[in-house]
Amino acid sequence: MISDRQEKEREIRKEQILKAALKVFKLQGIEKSTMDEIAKQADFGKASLYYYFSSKEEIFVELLDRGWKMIWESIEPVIHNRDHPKDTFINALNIIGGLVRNDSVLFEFLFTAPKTLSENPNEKNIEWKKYQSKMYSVLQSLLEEGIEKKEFPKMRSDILMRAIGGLFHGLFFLGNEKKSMSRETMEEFITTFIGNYGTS
Amino acid sequence: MISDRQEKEREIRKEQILKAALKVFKLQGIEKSTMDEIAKQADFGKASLYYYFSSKEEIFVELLDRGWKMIWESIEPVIHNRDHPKDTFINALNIIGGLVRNDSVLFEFLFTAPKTLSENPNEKNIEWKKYQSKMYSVLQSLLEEGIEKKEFPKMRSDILMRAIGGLFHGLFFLGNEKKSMSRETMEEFITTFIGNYGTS
DNA sequence: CTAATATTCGAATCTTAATTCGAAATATAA
DNA sequence: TTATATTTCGAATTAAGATTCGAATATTAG
Repeated sequence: MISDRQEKEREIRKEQILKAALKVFKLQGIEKSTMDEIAKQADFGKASLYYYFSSKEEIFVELLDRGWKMIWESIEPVIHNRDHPKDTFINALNIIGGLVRNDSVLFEFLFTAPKTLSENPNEKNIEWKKYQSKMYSVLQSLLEEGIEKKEFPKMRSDILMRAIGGLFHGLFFLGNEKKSMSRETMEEFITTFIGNYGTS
Repeated sequence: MISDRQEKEREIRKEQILKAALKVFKLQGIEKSTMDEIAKQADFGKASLYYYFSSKEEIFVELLDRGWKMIWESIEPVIHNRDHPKDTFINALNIIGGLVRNDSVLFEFLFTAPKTLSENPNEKNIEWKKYQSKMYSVLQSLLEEGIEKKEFPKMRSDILMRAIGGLFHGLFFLGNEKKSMSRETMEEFITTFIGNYGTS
């Protein structure tokens, strides 16, 4: 039987490994992240990683699960205000921006890894996808309502969604110098893009 | 000695291999593209690929070299008009958009692979980078001149560049349905983004 | 037609990295 | 303190895939 404290310590060690995996991801990119390197960064023997995770993939899937859950839970409280879709939309983006600023490596991973990983569509690959798709559909519905209310330019909402997604990604992750993107700058770009149609 | 025709046939076979590599890239992503699979797609024995290319990396670098060269040579003729930076800028984007529309797999590769490949900065990795950086600096200088002339919103040109880069990428490559992005739609989004400051 | 040259490819070999094994070390509980 | 359960890890093992070898086969030049 496993005591409460033991459980907690085990969790801490898992986090230690996840953190190391992320560090290696930052250094090498996901495909070149080896268990050897992760073990070294985590200060564990390579075999010990398998005591906590059943495979390398499971490590990265766990990062995705936790990360996308965090994103979802962060925006969930604010998305219910549907009176001013544009404000709500920008609020949500700002929240995500705050998270990114706080741990840009994690979020670059969260936004990048899916393309790489989901080529193997296992059953497990599903948890994080739920959060991801909930987020996208909420954001898109906000766009749609905003277009309806003339707070956004009249454009196809799916394409608008892609465009803003790309823009966001560009602001935070393109370029070499990773000087953190301030809330002000981000808002400036977003509102410049979508114009000043409604109140704001 | 190698005759002219032989040289030409050899080039054709190289292209056949490059084309196959791209097909595999589309199916599997660059990291999971194996020489076995490329050989199969190209209708060659695996060992034969090494008669034409010295390594797997060389195949992909060759794609990058040829691709970025093509991009550069396509925009080079139009970028010299500096009277109307905004028009020139949009012209250039439209040209690139046309290329993408014409072979979206190639261009997804060109815009995606650099991040994956340039972790190994070999000497050879350089050719395509020259064209890539020439392109970026031309575009950025157009932005700067445009800002100067109030044709673009007054924003930091490097960040503006990232934002537009992200936007472009989002329009063409994000999302599942790869219905081709029309010139009209693209222009609409770009100009909505950068506003209607000057003439256009 | 014949020798030289160019091309092809099946079958090794080599390398890297994931995963497993089995035995120690450590902690927990009685 | 001893038996049991948990944790750790060095040393195999396995697997996938890149690269090389060496022997055909095909083409070209004389």
